[in-house]
Amino acid sequence: MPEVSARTAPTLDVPRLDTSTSFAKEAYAALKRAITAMDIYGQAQEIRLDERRLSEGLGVSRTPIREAMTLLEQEGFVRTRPRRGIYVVKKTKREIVEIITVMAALESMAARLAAERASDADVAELRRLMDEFRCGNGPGDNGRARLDEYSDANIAFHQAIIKLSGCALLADMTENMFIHMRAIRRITIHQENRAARSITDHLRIIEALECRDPELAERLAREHTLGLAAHVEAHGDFLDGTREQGTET
Amino acid sequence: MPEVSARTAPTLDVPRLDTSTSFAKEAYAALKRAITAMDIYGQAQEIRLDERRLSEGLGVSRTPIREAMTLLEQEGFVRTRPRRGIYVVKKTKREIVEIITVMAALESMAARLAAERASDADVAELRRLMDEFRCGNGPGDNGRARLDEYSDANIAFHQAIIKLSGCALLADMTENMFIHMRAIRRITIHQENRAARSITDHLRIIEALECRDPELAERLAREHTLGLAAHVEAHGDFLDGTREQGTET
DNA sequence: CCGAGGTATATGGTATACCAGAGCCCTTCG
DNA sequence: CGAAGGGCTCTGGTATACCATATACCTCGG
Repeated sequence: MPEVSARTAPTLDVPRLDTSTSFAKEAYAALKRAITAMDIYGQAQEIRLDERRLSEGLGVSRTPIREAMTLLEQEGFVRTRPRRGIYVVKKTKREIVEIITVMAALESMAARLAAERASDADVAELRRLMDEFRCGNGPGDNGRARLDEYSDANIAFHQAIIKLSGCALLADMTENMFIHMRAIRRITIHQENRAARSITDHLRIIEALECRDPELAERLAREHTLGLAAHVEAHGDFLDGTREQGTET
Repeated sequence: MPEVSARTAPTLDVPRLDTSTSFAKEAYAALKRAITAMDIYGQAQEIRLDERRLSEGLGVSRTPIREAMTLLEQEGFVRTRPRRGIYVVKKTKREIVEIITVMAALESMAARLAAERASDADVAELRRLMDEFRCGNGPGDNGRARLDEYSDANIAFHQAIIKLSGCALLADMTENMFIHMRAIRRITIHQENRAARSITDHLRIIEALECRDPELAERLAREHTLGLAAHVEAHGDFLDGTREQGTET
């Protein structure tokens, strides 16, 4: 009989425990998800959070909640008023315009780098995604759901360019910006011709990537996004609506 | 006798208390200052921090220290290993090159906005600062102190452009990047001709601002900073030196 | 009725005790 | 001698008690 290797001994089949996390990290992720899922721009009242209630809701003590809130405050999602509560932040029009302006800078650099570095397969995948959306699911057919879908696809396109840049820092820095830009979904509802123009812009950017022309890709990406900034500047006054007493959760 | 107004009654002349702060915020500021003042790139060993010692040193409990560390970790200044300690982060060459690349994007947008928006007085002040440094204190005369001075002036120039953009978000986002870029001071020691070229670039950027040419200002700023990225790519291998057991504070 | 003062409550900020686990050192066994 | 196991120490992670203060409400006096 050959020897029995210890390696073949029967063992319990258990997955590795996730030791990379902590309550604070998990609270951060959960709270961020919950906060950014709120339709804060669709209601006049400021939403108010409270550590003790969140603590009860999440089933952990206040300590990890506080750590999570420290981060979320730095990222601009909430602001803390001592002894009064924690409020979910609505970005003003000026702030959103600034975010888009900064996005224009970062995306244009991403497009430049993508034109230099992206693999042919990656660029082809981007082209495929674009064609798929353009042929089968035009925006403005009907209803709100369609435009939400368009908006998601739009963000996905921008995120894909960032990814193609191969620059991790660009991805890190833009992640929260994309989230903050949920504020302007309301604008796109009323501007269906913007979607058609947007698709045209996207296609031209893809062509610049395919041609491996960094300067052109960069310029097109910047102009595309600066156009959005100008649009919000012109139509985004609803963002600066009255701020009233908050709703408590 | 005219009535005595309550407004003129004698009162104690006391300054307002600063209620905008907290131990956590003060610890954050103090720790950030201390950490970024360390010459981490000049020594092989990783520096290790410890909450309890910092708590004793700053004279507050661990709680605000932990909150401060949460932020400093997110900003890339430290990393926490559970039950092992908190280590001051050295950026790798790749990370520094990415930071500079992103800086190129942001500064070029800032230069664009500055050319459109900055007042004549602001642009003249920038010109004055540049002339002052160029005429009286040329770099490379002698010693380390001179180049540090140059490096500070270089950063000040870049920061001034960001400020002239009038975009608060650009200033926020670049603040920590400037700090992280202390890593490359060592490179400039050996490259005195880079300083001369840098001054030439700065002057041309100023001229573009004076001419109110956003596209030119933007392009010059981008090329200037991308040139630095390329330089670090070529000469920054020391950044990826061996990482050894940390020194404990 | 109005204004001032006092009290109670609620909430973020902080201190401290306790927990979990990683690493190191020492002891024991083969 | 080398390997394994146990115990101890140290450190970040967490829970909880306490603190400080802002606000709301009530009472009293003018």
